Amino acid sequence: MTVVATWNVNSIRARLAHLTEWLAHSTPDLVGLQETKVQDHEFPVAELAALGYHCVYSGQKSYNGVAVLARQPSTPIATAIPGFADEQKRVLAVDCGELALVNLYVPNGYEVGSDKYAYKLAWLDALADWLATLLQRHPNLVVIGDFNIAPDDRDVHDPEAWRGKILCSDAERERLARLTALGLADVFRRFEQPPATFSWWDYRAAGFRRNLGLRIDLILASPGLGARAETCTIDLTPRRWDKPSDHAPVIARFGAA
DNA sequence: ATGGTGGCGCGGCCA
Repeated sequence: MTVVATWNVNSIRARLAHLTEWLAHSTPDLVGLQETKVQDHEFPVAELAALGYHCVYSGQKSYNGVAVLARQPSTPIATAIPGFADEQKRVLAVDCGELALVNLYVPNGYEVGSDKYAYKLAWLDALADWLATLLQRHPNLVVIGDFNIAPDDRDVHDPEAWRGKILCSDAERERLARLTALGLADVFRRFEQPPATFSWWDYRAAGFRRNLGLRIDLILASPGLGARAETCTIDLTPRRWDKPSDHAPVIARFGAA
């Protein structure tokens, strides 16, 4: 059995105590982190090694930054989308032997029609092309991370208020559907789920207390791997802790091959 | 309420 998790920690420095507490209780085998916000020489390797995790990381100062924690050593495959020039550290792919994992921090996009939105769509276009080729080499592929896209209205606390807005626009959802068309299915939706289950809540306006959330953190799996999925849940526990990340971790459990 | 909060790093950007 393999437990895979994704968590946007919104600064690994600010959240290290939350992360170590959560790892100790959840004991996932593979974890993709986003928004680590540290340069590689500052990554807390020793603290995570003490919990039994090998770290692969690709970070920068202040913004973005991704990492993969694994109980077994893994081999880096990519730290960027091949052929897509990008200063921002948003991609980390590793080969774990039994599966390959792509950890993503998809651009937020700011506002529909903005320059950042155009960058997000171009980034997603390049991502789809890359994942199509990667799937040929790695049939057991899991693509996880902060997608900054709510797949459909069930993933939005107020679908009418959010319709056409950033994180919910048709063009963003269409880009996500391209990944689904490659065979990369949203593992969360393989299972019956409680309504109004979200993974991100704005810090402002008491969003979490009122459950004004979106489900934008996803675990996508290739067909062979998806068929082995046993559960997929969102762990609200660390979002309730003092000074939390604005995102909750998503966890998928895969049975033996 | 066109705001609100939080991280980084020390003014303003990003989410």
